[in-house]
Amino acid sequence: MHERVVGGLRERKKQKTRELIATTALALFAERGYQATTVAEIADAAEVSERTVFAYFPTKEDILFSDHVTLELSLAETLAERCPGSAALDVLRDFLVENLSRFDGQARVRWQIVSHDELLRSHQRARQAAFGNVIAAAIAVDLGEDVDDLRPQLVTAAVIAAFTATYEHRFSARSRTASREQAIAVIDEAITFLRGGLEAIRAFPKPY
Amino acid sequence: MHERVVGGLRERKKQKTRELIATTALALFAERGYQATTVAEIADAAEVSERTVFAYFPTKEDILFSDHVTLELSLAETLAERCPGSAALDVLRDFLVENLSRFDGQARVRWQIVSHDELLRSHQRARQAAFGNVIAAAIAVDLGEDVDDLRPQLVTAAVIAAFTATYEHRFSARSRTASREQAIAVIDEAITFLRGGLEAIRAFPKPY
DNA sequence: TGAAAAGTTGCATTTACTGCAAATTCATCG
DNA sequence: CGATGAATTTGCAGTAAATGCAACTTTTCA
Repeated sequence: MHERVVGGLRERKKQKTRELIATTALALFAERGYQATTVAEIADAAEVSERTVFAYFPTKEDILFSDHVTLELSLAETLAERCPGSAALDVLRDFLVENLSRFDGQARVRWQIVSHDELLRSHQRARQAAFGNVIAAAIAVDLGEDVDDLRPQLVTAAVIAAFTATYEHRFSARSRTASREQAIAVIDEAITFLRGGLEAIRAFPKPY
Repeated sequence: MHERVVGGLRERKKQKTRELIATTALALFAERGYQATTVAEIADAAEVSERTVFAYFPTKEDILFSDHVTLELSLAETLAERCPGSAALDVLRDFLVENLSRFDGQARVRWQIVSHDELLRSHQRARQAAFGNVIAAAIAVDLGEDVDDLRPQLVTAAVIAAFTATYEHRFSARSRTASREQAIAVIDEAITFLRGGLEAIRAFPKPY
């Protein structure tokens, strides 16, 4: 059968190649900038063909944001698996705190790369928004509303903002000494903001 | 000097060409989809050279989002001109209400086009984020914080969400009968949410 | 009217990305 | 082991967006 559990040479090699391409690309991006690095150069440096790069990553941008996607899936799973009783906001808070470590290592390099390129900055926002849709769905269920309704959208947007601020706070030149506790404080403040906001509109008439 | 106030033949012609390209493109996008329409086809239909299209719009996407930029500038101006006493949130609320009419006409077509294309959807988000930065700056001043700090980011994100929800609400299949009053209600609910959230974190310690 | 400035166009080139078919590598079974 | 089949890698050709440049046309204004 084609589906050896794990550890077939093929699987391992594939994983290796994938990481090779990703880290090679990251290094080049960091060195000479995202725009200034062509896919051909990445392929050269990683010693694979250009075509192979596109076999692993649909677009150049996906090379950069590859594990962003991983995080997204991870959250989607967590939210899907939550027991119906627990509020999405709580699950979310815990998820963010538990995944703080993912903000380190390569993420820091990526942050540098992205922050140096205006276009990338905006595309990162778009990615975060995609990420946010995962949250919106869960929140919508909690509130018994449609995903596109105001409240889920508001909460989602705020969560993304919290994410962004956490990143920014952790990686900006301003706070080199950012600690785990401080990051948690940012997250908790965001969650508090959300609760406060939701409380304020709880009794709002809904004429639409 | 080269700077006739307005109405030189040159100016008028330029404006006309710009609009011609934009509306031609919009029609084609609506007809056969954004991706399926090439810049060459737009140029053909508008009876200009492909090169000219790029002389007016830096990218294909900018053809679609051109007046989004206008709105952005308009808000930036409004916020810049506000008397120092008035809170950014109030100015913002009024701006949104006053510009509701801009959500009609071509905007509706654009909304259709964008909503049919996943990539465009995400890029629109990115645009809205750019729009949001304008707001963040003003909010930051009000709060006496840095643009990248949590609170300005939260408020900004929420404002964008309100924007999006308003659009969605006005254009979605679900609410064909969307009225001006209902749109205002959405805006007001969002603003209330913001005030509530800000109130909740007012006394928050700021250990970062 | 005639030169300068602004606008338009064609042409060549780069780069991301796709389809396809050949070649290579790996897994498995006789 | 070695053949068979499947997955991977690659080369090649091609599309479409975007950019630079130089030639050409139109508008402006002294």
